[in-house]
Amino acid sequence: MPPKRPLTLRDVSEASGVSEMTVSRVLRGKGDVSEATRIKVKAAAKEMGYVPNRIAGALASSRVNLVAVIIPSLSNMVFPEVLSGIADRLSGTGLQPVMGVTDYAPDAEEKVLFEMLSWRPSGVIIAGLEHSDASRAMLARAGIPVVEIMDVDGAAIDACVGISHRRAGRKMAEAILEQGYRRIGFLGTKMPLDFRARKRLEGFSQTLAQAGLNITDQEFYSGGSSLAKGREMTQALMTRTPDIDFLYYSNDMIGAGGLLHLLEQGIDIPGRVGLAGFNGVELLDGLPRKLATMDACRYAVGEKAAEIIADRHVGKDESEGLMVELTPKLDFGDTLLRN
Amino acid sequence: MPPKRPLTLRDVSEASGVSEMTVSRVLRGKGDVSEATRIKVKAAAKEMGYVPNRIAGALASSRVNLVAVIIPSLSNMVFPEVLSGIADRLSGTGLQPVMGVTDYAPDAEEKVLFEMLSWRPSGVIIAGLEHSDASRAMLARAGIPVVEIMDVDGAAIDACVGISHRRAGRKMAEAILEQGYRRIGFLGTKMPLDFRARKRLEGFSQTLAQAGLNITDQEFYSGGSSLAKGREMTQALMTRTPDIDFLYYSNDMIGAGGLLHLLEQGIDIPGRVGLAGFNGVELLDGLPRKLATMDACRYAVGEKAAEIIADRHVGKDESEGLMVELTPKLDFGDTLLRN
DNA sequence: TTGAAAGCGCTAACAT
DNA sequence: ATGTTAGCGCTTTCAA
Repeated sequence: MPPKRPLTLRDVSEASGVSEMTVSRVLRGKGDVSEATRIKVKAAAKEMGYVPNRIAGALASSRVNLVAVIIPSLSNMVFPEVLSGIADRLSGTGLQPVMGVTDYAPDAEEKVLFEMLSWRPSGVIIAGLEHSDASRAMLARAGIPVVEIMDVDGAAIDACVGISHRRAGRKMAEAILEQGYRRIGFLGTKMPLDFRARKRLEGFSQTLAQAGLNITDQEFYSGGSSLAKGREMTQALMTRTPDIDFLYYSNDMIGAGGLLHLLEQGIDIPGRVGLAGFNGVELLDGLPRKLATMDACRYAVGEKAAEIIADRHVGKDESEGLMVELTPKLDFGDTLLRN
Repeated sequence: MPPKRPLTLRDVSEASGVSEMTVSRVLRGKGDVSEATRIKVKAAAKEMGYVPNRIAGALASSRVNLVAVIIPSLSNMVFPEVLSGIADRLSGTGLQPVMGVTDYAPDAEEKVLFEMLSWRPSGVIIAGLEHSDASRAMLARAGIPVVEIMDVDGAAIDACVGISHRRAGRKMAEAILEQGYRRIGFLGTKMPLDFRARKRLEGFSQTLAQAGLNITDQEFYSGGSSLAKGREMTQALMTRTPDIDFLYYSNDMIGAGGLLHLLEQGIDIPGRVGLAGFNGVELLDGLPRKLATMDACRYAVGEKAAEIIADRHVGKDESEGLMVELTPKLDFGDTLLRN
């Protein structure tokens, strides 16, 4: 038994009696090769179980079919959907997504980014517009397409696809005010680095302010968002400020928890208290009431971002500096419209 | 302005007046380098924004710090947690997880695996024990540690970490029978390729059979699991077979949907109908009743698998062929114990 | 249609 | 402590 060493092109070449170069051409499907040799080589490669060494290939050709995707979290329901959009759009282009997770920590982002760039990917898709100076510098210098996703409120390095969270917050506030709610509470997770949640809250508060209102009470929690958290927060807030008439949650999961809690208390929804969340998490359809929400166009964002990278990869560079703002749809569900 | 080309070691060497080799040593922190040169080189590299080319490094050293992680799905709540376990355990080892998703399709698995192996990773963590012959061959030939995770019921290629789903199914059946339930329904997603769900069902049925019982009725659905699906399936099954006294769901999400549906119908749980799911999804704590469930030790599985890879990477190879069976904990919640 | 030579950017191994 | 040389496994380029 030969030493356990990965097979090389040379091994295939020897086994098939065809030069390395021609073997390479066959396996990449490039260049003219006679049908006879093609078949011979393919058979040999398959038979031996040859797996090409992309490291060598990439070094020689300075072409890497990897797209770096950098997101803050997986536990959050939102990013897996973005990833699906990316993966679907990339499939068939020869590009492959490679994922890095930052946990909303800028220094982790910097490290992950450095790691990924060191593999010389063909493009970067990265969540958010807020990055450390070092990260921005790395991205700007990398000489590859960079698409910042999920947010358009700010300055992008290159291209950018997402929704305006400020606008989303405003839109929700308008809908709430229009329904006559006036004593409005906000419940969010305590994530100083979740800039998108913050921007939503900003837009929201701003619109209230224009109507001469403030957020009546608010509640913040740390850790991942779950139903139980939503319950606790809601209970705390309602106990402290019983005359609240609307609760705006920074995501659907805690909103759902709040909904369950209030229903248990026998509180009339949306008569006595209206509710809204954010994200359009389909998983949660099927609650006793459908929670009002606004979807962040997650799948579409992923698709569009991947498209920009794919286009540039084949030389269409009209997307340089492109900004794509998608429009989130407000879903009134059963918890917002009083009529 | 110089042409936009990534910087090389040579650029740093020239800028700092230190030989390429020494620059390389400094940046990798290997070998003896005087404090003075070290500082000089680091400053130059940082100043220029040098990002090393791992492709070249990996080719030269035949060392790649990547660990391929291959999972069937992200939308499923279970895998993100496995990934966390892997990422946490790997952090600090210099190894980096790279993820591939197969959507439960064996041919997609084969393709993803081939892609990943072509980057010559230091190890592979792959979900499940069932793979195509080609996939098994690739893994066996790769000459790197392979850890199959999430399941121990079957033959592993190398190491293996997970729970026995058959045993999990049996254990749940025993608990249900012990509570006196006799007319038992099963609700699952129609995933012929979700072998783990199938094994749970097998174990479950087997234990019922030993007690002289069969599954009274069952219902399958396709697509991702959501609350709404759980509701529909439950309604369908209860309408068809009203005298069911227990419902066993193949995952917590559809179980939660069923729970909500039954509560709305005013059905006494667990007096009239008992319920149980699978997975121990924490996210769902906070439902009106806590669903009985059995956790799949997701985080621990990820951690242990990563540990095996990390150990072997530094030469500890006592784990070759190791099988680690974790024991899932049965959580009775509020929907199983009649007392 | 096929082959030979050179080299991608880095690191191992050996000088010094 | 630092430098020199060779070469990792492929692809590019050019020649046949």
